[in-house]
Amino acid sequence: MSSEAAKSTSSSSSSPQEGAPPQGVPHYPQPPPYNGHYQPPPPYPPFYAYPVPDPAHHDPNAPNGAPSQPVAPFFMAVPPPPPGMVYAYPMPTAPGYPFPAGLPPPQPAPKPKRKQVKMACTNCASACKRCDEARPCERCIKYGLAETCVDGVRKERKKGIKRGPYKRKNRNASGEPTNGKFIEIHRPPVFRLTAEQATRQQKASSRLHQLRAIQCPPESYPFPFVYPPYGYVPAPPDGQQHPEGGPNGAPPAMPHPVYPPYPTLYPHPYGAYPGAPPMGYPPISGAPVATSPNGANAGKPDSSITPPTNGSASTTDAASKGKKRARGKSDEGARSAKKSKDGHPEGPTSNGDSLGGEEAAGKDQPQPPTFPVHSESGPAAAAFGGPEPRPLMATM
DNA sequence: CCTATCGGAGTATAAAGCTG
DNA sequence: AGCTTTATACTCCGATAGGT
Repeated sequence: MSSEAAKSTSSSSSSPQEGAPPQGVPHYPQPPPYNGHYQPPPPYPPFYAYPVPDPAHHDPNAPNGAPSQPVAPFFMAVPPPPPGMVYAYPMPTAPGYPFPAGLPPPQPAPKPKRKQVKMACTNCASACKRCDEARPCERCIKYGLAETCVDGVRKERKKGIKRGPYKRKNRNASGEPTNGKFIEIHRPPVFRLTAEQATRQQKASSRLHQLRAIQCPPESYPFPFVYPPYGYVPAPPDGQQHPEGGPNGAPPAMPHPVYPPYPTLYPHPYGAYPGAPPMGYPPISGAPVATSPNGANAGKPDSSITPPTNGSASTTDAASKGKKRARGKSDEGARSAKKSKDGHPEGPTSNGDSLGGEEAAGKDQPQPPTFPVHSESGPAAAAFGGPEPRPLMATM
């Protein structure tokens, strides 16, 4: 029945319309165009972690994780990495850009987690359909089964099942589980601006901030990431330095049209435009000399660095779609017998899946390149005495 | 096109194991 | 004791057969 199907579909795939970047999905910032001379950078390289000026300013109870302070800098909620760790978030490519060699492409935004009722009614359970907490449930009402809409009886869990020794997951100092690699994955909250904040930002012409405020990588993104420090962008090619910012915070000319493929991070004068660096950050003064590999990254198209719109379905989806169903005959007996997973030949799937996923992520990825970086990683990091950043190495 | 059916992925959570 | 890990029990997505 279509209405039912539609309902369940909408409940599960609450994804936004095509085209417009959905909320909470990455929307990558670019420096504003300048006099027609500025070429947008290529996909961002992995970024260094940087110190967190004031994590206390993040109010976890604020709606959508919005900062409780007015226009608190977006990065305030990013936790500092453990010593020796590096956050990195290789950005997705713009159309026409190859993703940096060796790095897997970004994953599509994940589906929202499915929410289950505690107990489905007998009718819904037997139909394998979504139920709700009400009795009679919506579906039973719709199908005229209200009288028979009752909770089923939950089987008691088996006791006394012995298990092998547990495999402890690695944990870092903060107690958060790691994935067994030496790069941590942290996902800062998605900030959405309040109207007031947005207005304030618009007035300040802080486009960069606006964009950053909603950027966030997909949940399933295979890389750890961190937002770049305020004002940091990929470095220009060899021998080309960003000039100091223009007078009164005006953006400087950008002399080079092409960026290297794996540029260093570089304090960019745009970062200080039009206002001062955010709370806690020292002023950005001048640009260190960038080192970079050859500037082979032909300046690719345009400014449209878009969120990852990897159209392909998730692997699990694909797998599930691919499965061929052997239709059973409609038969009540068969129905009740179908779900006995006791005696499942290969053991529970859920467990195997999760372990396999972690393992696979570690072993089967191509080796990403290393990224040239500034040893200081910029004035901001130095000023905060943050952990010495390290280049993203091939251990993902 | 609509509905019923149902395999199996995904989720919730109880129980076992571990650790301070 | 409290936390973590594992595995069971269950929900319900989504593909598809069959009916109208």
